[in-house]
Amino acid sequence: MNETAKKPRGRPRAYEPQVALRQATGAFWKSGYAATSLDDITAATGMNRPSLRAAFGDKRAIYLQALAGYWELQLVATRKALDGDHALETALMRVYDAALAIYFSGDGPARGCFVVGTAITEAVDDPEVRRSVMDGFRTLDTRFEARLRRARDSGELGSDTDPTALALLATATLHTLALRARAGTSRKDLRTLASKAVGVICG
Amino acid sequence: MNETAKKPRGRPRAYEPQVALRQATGAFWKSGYAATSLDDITAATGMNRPSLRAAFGDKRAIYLQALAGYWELQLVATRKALDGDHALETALMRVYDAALAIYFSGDGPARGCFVVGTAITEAVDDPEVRRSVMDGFRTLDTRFEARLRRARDSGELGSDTDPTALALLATATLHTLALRARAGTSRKDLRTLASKAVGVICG
DNA sequence: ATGTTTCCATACGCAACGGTACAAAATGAA
DNA sequence: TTCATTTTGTACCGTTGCGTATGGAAACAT
Repeated sequence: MNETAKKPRGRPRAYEPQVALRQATGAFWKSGYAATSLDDITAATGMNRPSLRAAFGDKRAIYLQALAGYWELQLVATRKALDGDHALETALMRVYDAALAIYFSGDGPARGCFVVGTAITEAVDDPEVRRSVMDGFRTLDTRFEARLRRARDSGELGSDTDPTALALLATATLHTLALRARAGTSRKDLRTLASKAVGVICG
Repeated sequence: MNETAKKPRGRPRAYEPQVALRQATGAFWKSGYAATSLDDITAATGMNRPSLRAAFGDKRAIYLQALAGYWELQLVATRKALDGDHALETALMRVYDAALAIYFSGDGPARGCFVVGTAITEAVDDPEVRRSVMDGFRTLDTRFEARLRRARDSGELGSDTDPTALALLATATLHTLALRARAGTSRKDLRTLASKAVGVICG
């Protein structure tokens, strides 16, 4: 493992940027973009305001980086869940279980999906946020569709099925999980919901 | 039509409360609860701040009334769409068309669903909002399930279908429409999405 | 040691926010 | 006309928010 050549000139920074960004993400995740103050973020990260600004920029810049990091997390989890040679039902449930693990992460009440809980609200006024959400959704659709098409080609699904249509329902299931988690539905209930949805999608 | 006995004592109010509440709803709808200031609401309604307070209470009270009014609108529209003796496919599409009419109402870019765009964010910190969202979601599930059960009993759906599972997908479709509308997907694309989903749900 | 560089930490300025006090205006009642 | 009642409209108060200026601290280089 390369120690990344530790030879900065001045005073060493007291906080790991990557860790701090994750903590800032947690602050936004709980109360949304607008209701989260920089004081909330300093409290969550332990960084003071000038350091925060130097490291990430202003509040919106911090949020955009948090959003990008969350998509990375979510999409990597989805990819991992879909990869491998699991049966279609298993693969889909792996996606939903991975999502639930994220939606119910952290202390306190479930925060659901970071995108659904924080970015969707801002999407109307902020074009960059809107684009990020749109791209992420599209990627999810594509991933699901690829997997479903593979299932159809391998005979796991009937040849009369429509991978595009089923992919939309697979994403829709993810969306409803995201919303309901934040609305207070229990993890157990959401898992049975996902399981029912998978049952229908897989025929 | 009863004119509701117009005999108030003092100076007449300059604005119709019901209209003002709808205008306030529009303000919250665009930018969310936290990012909407009372100045925004006074601008939207034409009312000044003290009148606003006298009529509806503080900012949170205004929002809660807006939320209740929106659920009323949404649930009435859903009921109307499902009522009558339309074929199942038609009935479901009527629901989604009604929803899209709401999601794409107003000027400017689509604001999606008011609940999804504004209440979901607040649901974690505000128990009353959370309860409102939960109740609304549950009502939607129940309505869909009742209609699907009716379809199964009447032979419109196969006797081996699960109305509960299909109802979850019907609600999930509504949820994905709500999210995607706010993320910028076109109304036309969303309608074909809904149509594909209906195709799968109805077998 | 001394200087240079980089980052931390306190404190400040200014604008925006939510809420309210107070006086003027508009009506019905007497 | 005069009084009582209700709403309007302006102006204000205390708080919070974001961003930044300024001085001190911790490292490396010479």
